[in-house]
Amino acid sequence: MASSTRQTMITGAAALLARRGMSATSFSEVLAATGAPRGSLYHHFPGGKDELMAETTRYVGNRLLGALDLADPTTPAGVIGQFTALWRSVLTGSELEAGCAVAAVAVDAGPEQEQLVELAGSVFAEWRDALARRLERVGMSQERSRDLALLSLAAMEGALVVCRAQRSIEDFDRVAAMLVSLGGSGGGGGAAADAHG
Amino acid sequence: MASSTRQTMITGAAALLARRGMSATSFSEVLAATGAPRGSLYHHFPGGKDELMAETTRYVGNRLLGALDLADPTTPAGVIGQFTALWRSVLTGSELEAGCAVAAVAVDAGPEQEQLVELAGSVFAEWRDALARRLERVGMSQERSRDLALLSLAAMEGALVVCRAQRSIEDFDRVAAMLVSLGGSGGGGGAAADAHG
DNA sequence: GTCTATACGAAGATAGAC
DNA sequence: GTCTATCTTCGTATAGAC
Repeated sequence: MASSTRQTMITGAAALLARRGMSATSFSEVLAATGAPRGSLYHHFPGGKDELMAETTRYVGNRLLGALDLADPTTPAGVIGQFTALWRSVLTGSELEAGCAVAAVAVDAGPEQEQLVELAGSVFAEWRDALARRLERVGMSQERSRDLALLSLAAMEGALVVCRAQRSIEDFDRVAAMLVSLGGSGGGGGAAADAHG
Repeated sequence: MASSTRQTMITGAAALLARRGMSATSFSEVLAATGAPRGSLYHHFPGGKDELMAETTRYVGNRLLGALDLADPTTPAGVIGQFTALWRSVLTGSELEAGCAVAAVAVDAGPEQEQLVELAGSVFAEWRDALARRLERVGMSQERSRDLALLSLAAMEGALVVCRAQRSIEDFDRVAAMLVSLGGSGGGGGAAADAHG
């Protein structure tokens, strides 16, 4: 479990990032939110804030991949259903105040901080490819898997932004239903989502 | 055209917002980018930065609605093609460094600044409804129009974030093609996009 | 690994002159 | 409407002790 203080800062930063964006995720806020010790900040993150943001982006990226591995859907619709359910829980678990931490990094990072932008981009690519791989595994063609995975990622990221702003889950559910239905037709089966973690 | 200085600040803020997010869109940056006079800042925006952000959000919202009115697509696929082409030009016109200014507000605004969040949400709703209205006008059913408009908005917002981070237009084009194709099947005709402004 | 103290800069905001 | 201070707050970052 490595340094628990370090990990506390990272998970705290992830929560703040998803709720308030990158600039509001200051060291002070992270410390206040987590109770982590101030004195060890630059001991754990010699690279300063950019390093904390980078580690947090990586952590969030892997956390989603891990969550996907907790279930094993057997149909394309199930794969998409699990994916959308994961994001739905981010909204509902935060009173619709949180979104995607990686998107926050992508939106808030300027042309300087090129490394952060690139990192966010590679996390998005990982997510897209992981989804596509799972769709293929349950019988969808490679071509369609790539397409549906990409569309699902983009639509979810957008739906998070839109629904968070609207403080309503309605549009999110409609988008999710459409994506699931796209997985149901022409891929493998017509089953509904079989995972909701 | 009202106060030109005021408008200069708003359009400048819009550009910065789309490129670097809300917190990086400081007064200093807006002034530096536009050459607008510093002394008149709180004359034009007595409410401070939040007021500038709010005005900018409204402006960007109306600017897209106005751009949609510049063409008159005659098929669902044409409507979606025009919409995606508008967003594509945001990416290509900025070397893939700009995204959606309204999304930047939505992501960066904290639970305080509730008015800004609400405003961003209402702009998204306006865009969604404007798209749906146009789809209906060219013959798509009300139900399908609502769905496709919402999916297109969400997917475009997400694609902007993802592709900006990846510094590649490839995924954007694939998402746009899928959306257009969803408009082509079962709506009106099968025509390709007929607007690219 | 953790602490305190502090330097430094940037940003929002206000006051008062022109 | 515009200018020039100026105030205050906050955030990053460093130094050096424990």
